[in-house]
Amino acid sequence: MGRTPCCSKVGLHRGPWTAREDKILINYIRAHGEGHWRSLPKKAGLLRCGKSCRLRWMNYLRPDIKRGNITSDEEDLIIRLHTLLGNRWSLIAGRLPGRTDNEIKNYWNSHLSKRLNNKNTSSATYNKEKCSVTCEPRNNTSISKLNKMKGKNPENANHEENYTKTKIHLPKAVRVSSAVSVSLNSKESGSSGFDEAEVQNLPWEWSGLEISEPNDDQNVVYGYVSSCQNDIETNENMLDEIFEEYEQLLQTDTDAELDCFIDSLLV
DNA sequence: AAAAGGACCAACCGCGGACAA
DNA sequence: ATTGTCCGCGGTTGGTCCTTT
Repeated sequence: MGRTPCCSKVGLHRGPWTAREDKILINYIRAHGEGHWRSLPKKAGLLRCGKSCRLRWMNYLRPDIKRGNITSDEEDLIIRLHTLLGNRWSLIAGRLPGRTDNEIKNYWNSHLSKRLNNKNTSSATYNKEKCSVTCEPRNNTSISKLNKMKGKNPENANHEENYTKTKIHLPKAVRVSSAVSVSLNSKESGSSGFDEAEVQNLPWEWSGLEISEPNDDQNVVYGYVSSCQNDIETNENMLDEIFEEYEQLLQTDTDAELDCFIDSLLV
């Protein structure tokens, strides 16, 4: 049985989202909430596929998304969860507050997978002091159970336990063309520039702001996101808790506890 | 300074699960 | 039980930016 396309491709916009489209989507979801993606574009007046709207919201416009570089703690957690879960990006993202599955997947593909592959030909090893427990899954039963439950094969489970330390880069410019660019749009606000008060209310802490040249309906704001102000301490505590929980599980001898942990991820 | 190649990441695509009719 | 639809996921693509030569 073939599947019909999620929507007609005729007459729909594709490619990068403009600030205007972002604004429409944000306003609509604020008013009506998430969901009903198929009908959303028509109701909101967007010439976009429903899936595209969902993706844009989930990966970029959601207010709880954490911006900025992946921290070393988050990286450790990604590696450990990937060891446990394989390419179950949404599950991994569920354990990383404010991070999206797409972001984690991209980070893995562009940073971690290469590093882990290079490890085999490199003498550099993972910092054992930080990673005090083995990264290799003790127990294939749990992984098999997980993959069985998710209807997937376990071939993606990564058993690497060593990796080379990456060089540290300064925060790089992050393109923010969503709510930020909307609120900073001088054309629409009627002011000569952006409203700094609005910037201060954003969930991100800026170390620099730069607005690109106005371009019809796409003003793009570049800035350096040094940290996420909202719930930053809460998130760190959550990461610590997850670390502790995971390490305890790996140190126990009972498969049942690890199974429970996996079960909790599937909820 | 310019070209080439690499890295990054937002967005697209197709598939499968869940659910309703 | 079958069919159609919606939603979410993971793999992949392609444009942009960065680095190297």
